[in-house]
Amino acid sequence: MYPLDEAKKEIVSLLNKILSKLDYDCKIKLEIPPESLGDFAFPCFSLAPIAKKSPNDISNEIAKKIEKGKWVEKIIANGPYVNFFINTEKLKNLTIKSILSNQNNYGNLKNKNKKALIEHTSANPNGPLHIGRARNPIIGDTIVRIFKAAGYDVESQFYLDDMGKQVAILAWGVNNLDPKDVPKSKYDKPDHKTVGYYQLASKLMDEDEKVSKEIGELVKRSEEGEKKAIDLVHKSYNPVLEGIKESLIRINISVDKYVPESNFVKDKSVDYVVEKLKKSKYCGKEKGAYYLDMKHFGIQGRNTNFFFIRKDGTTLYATRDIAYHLWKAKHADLLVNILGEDHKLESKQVEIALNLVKAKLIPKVIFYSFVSLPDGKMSTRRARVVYLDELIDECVKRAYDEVKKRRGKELTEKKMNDVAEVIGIGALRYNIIKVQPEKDIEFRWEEALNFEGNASPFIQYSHARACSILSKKQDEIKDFSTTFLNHNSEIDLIKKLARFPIVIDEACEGCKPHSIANYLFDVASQFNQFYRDCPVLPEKNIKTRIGRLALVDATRIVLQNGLDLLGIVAPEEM
RNA sequence: GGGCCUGUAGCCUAGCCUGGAUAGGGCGAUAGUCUCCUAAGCUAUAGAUCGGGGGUUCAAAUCCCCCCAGGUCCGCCA
Repeated sequence: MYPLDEAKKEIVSLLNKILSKLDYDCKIKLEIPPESLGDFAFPCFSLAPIAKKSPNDISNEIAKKIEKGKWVEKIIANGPYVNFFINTEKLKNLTIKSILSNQNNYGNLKNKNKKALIEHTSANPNGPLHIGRARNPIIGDTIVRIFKAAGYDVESQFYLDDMGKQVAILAWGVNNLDPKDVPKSKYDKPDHKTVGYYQLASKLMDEDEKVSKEIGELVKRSEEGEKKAIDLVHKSYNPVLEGIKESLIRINISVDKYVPESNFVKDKSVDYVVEKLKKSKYCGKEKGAYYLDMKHFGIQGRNTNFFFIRKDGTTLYATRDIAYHLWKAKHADLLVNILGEDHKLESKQVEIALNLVKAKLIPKVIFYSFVSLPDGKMSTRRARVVYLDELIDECVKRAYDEVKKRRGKELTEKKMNDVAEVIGIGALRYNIIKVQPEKDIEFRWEEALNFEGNASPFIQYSHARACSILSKKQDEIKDFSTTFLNHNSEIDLIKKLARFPIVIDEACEGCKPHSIANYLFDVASQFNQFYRDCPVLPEKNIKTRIGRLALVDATRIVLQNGLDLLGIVAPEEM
């Protein structure tokens, strides 16, 4: 257990003891008071009706009668609050020791012995990722990292839609179009080189009934599980998928498993789903097609019928998705999906169906809103998009300009390029993850490329600063003492570092990746204040100097571990 | 027509689930700050009817209802 957890646990137990002695029965919820009023606070409002006294009297009573403990040093009633001050010496000492001894593992919670299966990205492999879709892998990968740190055994999966219309359009295009008619792409990557076929084929499909019919037939053949058709589609989208993977790797994302939708047709598990659903009392039939009437489950709208089988007997995307979820449930203790908000209804329908077929697990879903361009929605089909690759390149280019401006005389060209890559990618991931997923974002270049203030380079810079100090030190950090760290900037910084494990726990519990970003910004900010107030290397008193070096090292570790949770590299210099 | 999500200073955003102590930050603006460990930093000032209106409560940005604006969905598409 981490030091701050111990302290918190002690306070709760002391409060429990006194509350039961006074015969006040209530749940204990501790708050964090505004600065300098204490480390934890217990509000007494809810006790007022029980005790039949004013909250102020109650807090006074508790403060007077409560015992102190190993951690709790001072207890003061402040209006309706009981404020607890924990032993700062103990917290300073144990926190720094914990960080320095745990190193890369500091912050990680104890193993939960549970497997979490996290599905993210799952984009149609019909073209390169664009920045709207890019929110998905970045949120997903960050969630993967947070769950790992929180003690889960994690597997990430990309559900590969290899049966739908989108990939069929692509396959038709690749196999029927003359390459001369397809516009050249800006990027020499397989996904960019292939997307033109999709765009042109989409256009022809709208204009030419014959094309539309041929594509329709291809869809039907693969949905019936015809191997030749599935292989043809597979061969067409595979280069696109390779291109997508390449982009993902560049932003430090790799997915453990790619699961093709066709698996569930091939192994007949989707037939099992169909049989089960047909037996449901909510099942209806219309012109040979089957549906579930969702109005019994609180679904409202013009049409509440959820079709799971067409009149020609083939299954639909959502039907196969149910089979996929049943399969996932067999292999995990917890399911998490990252989906765009346009999938909300489908996801709800799948959830209801999963309950009807008595699935063991129902996924927890994180929905994110869309990234739009100032002049409207993105669309691969209409080629009105900003591709992820373009954004990456812009970010790296911009980062390079900044590095050159600041360090051009000191660093080699190679070094500057490496640093620029790390900073550019970091800025991109941070910018997307710092906002809670449900807010819609309008993409503007100026904002995406802003490297100041609450942005990744600020945090990376703080880390580099810490590394720079450590690289110049003459002393060993062994046998440090934290008793010399008494400046407010030092104490506040240590208290912030002590919170890291709690921040991870809360980010995992609430599926709130953005809270990690906000926390890191706080740590970096606090470190910069320490840097201003407390010179490390020039400090003459050797014990103070070594204590500060230990604090710098501890900060470096927290920043590095935290950035790693966001999939951002912590550079040693920049 | 209905469902779900969002609305916090000129711009972006945290806090909302689990109501509590002066609503935190950042950008931009203005004014300072490098003979001193990287100034991508630090300090100060200005800037908020928490979309609007009701309600519940000792207490509402937070919970409930209505309204307004934006997003998204309501396919035998995915």
